[in-house]
Amino acid sequence: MAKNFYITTPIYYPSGKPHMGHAYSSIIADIFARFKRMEGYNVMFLTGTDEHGQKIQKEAEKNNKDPKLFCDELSETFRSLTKILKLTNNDFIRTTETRHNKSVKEIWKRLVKSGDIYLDKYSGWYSVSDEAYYDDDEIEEKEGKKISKISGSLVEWVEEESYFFKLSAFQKKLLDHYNKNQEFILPKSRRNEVIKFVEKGLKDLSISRTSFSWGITVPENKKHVIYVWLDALTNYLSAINFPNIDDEKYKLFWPADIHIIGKDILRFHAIYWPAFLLAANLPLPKKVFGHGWILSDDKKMSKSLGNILDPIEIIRDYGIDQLRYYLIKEVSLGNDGSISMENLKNCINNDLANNYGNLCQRVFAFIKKNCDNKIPKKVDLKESDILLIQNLKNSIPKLIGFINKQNLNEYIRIVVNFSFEANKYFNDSEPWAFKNKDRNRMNAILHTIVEHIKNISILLYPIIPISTKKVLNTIHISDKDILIENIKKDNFLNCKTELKSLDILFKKIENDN
RNA sequence: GGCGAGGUAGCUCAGUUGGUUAGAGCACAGGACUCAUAAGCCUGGGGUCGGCGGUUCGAAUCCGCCCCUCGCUACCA
Repeated sequence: MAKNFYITTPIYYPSGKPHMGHAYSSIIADIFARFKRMEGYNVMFLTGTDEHGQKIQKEAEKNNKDPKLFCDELSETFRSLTKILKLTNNDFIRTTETRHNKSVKEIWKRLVKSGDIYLDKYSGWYSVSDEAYYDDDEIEEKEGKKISKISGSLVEWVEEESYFFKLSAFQKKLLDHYNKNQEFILPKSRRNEVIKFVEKGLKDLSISRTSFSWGITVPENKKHVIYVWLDALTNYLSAINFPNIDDEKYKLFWPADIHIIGKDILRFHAIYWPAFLLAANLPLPKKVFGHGWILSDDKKMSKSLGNILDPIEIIRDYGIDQLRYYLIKEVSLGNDGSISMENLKNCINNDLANNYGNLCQRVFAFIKKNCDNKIPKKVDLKESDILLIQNLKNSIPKLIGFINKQNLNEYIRIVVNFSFEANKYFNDSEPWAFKNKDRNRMNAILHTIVEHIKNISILLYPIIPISTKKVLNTIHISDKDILIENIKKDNFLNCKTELKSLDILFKKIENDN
């Protein structure tokens, strides 16, 4: 069986600066990517920016800039976000790159060849100020003028020549696919939404625009640019060297194992994307996971409420591992979750500082004082010592299962529980009581607890990579040895070399109200 | 309006095919200890499981009605 794994984030539309939603999608994907590598998979983890479309073109014009140069700047802020979030993406794709342009044009040609594209007219009530089309029943007449019921703005009847994709022809094929692949759309509630939506029937999709030019042009008609979503979604293929399907990367990684997305773009990934691929006669990705939104104190973040939480500020104030941990521990993946300073503080202090951080500190300090700063050799383990280690080892298949089902909450709950247990074990075993009367017993306890810390740290590594690396480096485990495999190995600890010093891992957050 | 999900301790949630005193974490209160970031450990209080009615020896769990909350309801991305 090939041990390859392809995971993606959405490519982000850089019309504004990066926000918590971008950070959240990226962090989730990074955790899976890191875990899979730790499991021994050859992982391709992709992120990037989606740069075409009317909005960007207008923004660029407003700023008096060439759209490409404008995008270069915007894209860079997203590229720097990957560094701030400590993402381990293997590539960063931009839809303005040549490799992507080639790939989109090939997809277009395939859709033309399969007969799923036709030229027609798109017409409807259009509001210039809203940049949106409205249906007949969304329009009312007031003082002889047609306006939108929703926004109240003026609408005019417009007709625009457009290429259409025969989405309506894919209803049955899509439903069949959802049915045969129960896990194609997750979580289940999202899957139901999509199925209900598709069951109601699908309209053909307008997939070209003539009202602006910032995009990839339709190969056979220079007046048209390709609809941004057909353009954007194709990035997942461009990055692995499509259209060269004999390319090594393409062969290893397509179909993608999972697209991580926010619930707001579910339809594009769960309906349009598979339909495009079916039409292009390409295999479909295995899974689309739509996560929820991060709210601020239970409210949607907005400028008017003044409750916007900037991930970059939070990271600056509290740290990247702290944010990563919080988002995974406190937010139920798939549901909306809220971030509050109170919960963030509790989470950092309890789980990270007092629990895992202090555990490492108390153990390493004890070893420094009483064991010449070296991990004692494994000798004369008692039942309770063996049990502690064995319980964790036994849980590994279950933990891998949780990751494969995107159940990060259950995963982290179990791993953190090992850390609670470790503190209890250390308390109950009282190594300090054996300092003068039974060195052997003391050494057995210390060896066991360090072994346990090693294992917990490996399991926590995908979530809090920076801190766990520090801990593992303290006990001379190098980055390349951070593997699930090394939890199973006995006698993996280096008992000959003095431990490196470890600074406080997580500073506690003081009350400042 | 239509379709869907859900209402369990102050907060976030677990509760398998109905079966003994309804669970966890956080928050709160008390206790013994000291290796450690005044950390960790132990103990405890607190719930008419949205409301009413029904099926049953027995319902948070099944059925009916009602109340409330949230999501989706097609071309900005």
